[in-house]
Amino acid sequence: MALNTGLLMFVAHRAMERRVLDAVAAAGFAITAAQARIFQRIGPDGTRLGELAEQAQVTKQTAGFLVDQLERAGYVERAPDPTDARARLVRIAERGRAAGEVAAGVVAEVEAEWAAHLGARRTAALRDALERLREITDPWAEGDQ
Amino acid sequence: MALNTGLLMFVAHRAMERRVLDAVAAAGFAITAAQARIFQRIGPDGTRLGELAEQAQVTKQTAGFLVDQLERAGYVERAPDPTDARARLVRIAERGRAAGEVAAGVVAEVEAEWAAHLGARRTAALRDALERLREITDPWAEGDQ
DNA sequence: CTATATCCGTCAGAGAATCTGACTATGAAC
DNA sequence: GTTCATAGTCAGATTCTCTGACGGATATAG
Repeated sequence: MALNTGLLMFVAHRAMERRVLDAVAAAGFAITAAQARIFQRIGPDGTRLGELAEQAQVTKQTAGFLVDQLERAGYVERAPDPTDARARLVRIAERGRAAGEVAAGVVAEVEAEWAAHLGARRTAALRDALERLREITDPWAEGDQ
Repeated sequence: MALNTGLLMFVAHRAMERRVLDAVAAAGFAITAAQARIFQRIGPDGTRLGELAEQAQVTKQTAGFLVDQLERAGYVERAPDPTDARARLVRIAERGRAAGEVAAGVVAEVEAEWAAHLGARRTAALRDALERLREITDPWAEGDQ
């Protein structure tokens, strides 16, 4: 029973996630996988809670719960949305930025390892296919830039 | 901030998972995502709890907890491992087989949709890259056949 | 301008999933 | 036949996630 394509992606995704989380934790930033899944979707100018929920594929309540934790830990802050008084923007705070930089470094490192194993051509093909796949699998595939 | 490769995989994986779970539920098989992640790793001749845990990337305790539920729901059964009295094999039971067939059908359907969107060449390249990636991301990438 | 519908986020409560640590029993290595 | 490793379980706590109900803000229709 060869693994289906979705499962193959799960395996690689988990490997990346674990590497990043371990490194971030080692750098002194305690953060859980669930928190990270929300955190990494926050845009440079802040993102609404509902959008974070949608992208991370959890309910607004769950997203709110996780943002509460991230806020208490100093990784993010909430600010009113100037364009809509109902909404609030979740923004990355100073400590969050520091953690994000560590994470980005590890992501680059892991991607480099993957590229080394696959070779340039296959790596490019993988990214190309994944990005195109996103067009039909990510209801939110637009300008989150 | 273009999405990193791991995140792109997460998105597609989630899309597949949701499709399959919804269809399986519609067919009358109530099963959660966590249960499914364990279930789909069970080999044709049964698999040890520890191996399931390792592949699904959870602790033995968590795997045991989920297998308990699957067993109570009639999807799997536990049998002693003839080769080691300490171990027990988790095997797919009749009801599990039925659910698995429904799932396999949806997986095929989703993969076909993906192939239609990507085209044959890119689809093959995706699978090829993912399978090679598994060599370095799946500590268990061997003969689970 | 008001009524109605809709959207944003939160509160409350429950259930599911996950972990760490400690334990039993079996197997393997000298 | 001790000693160390392995397979699984028990107990307890924490984290994650959901459904349902709600209050406040916006949009739309008249």
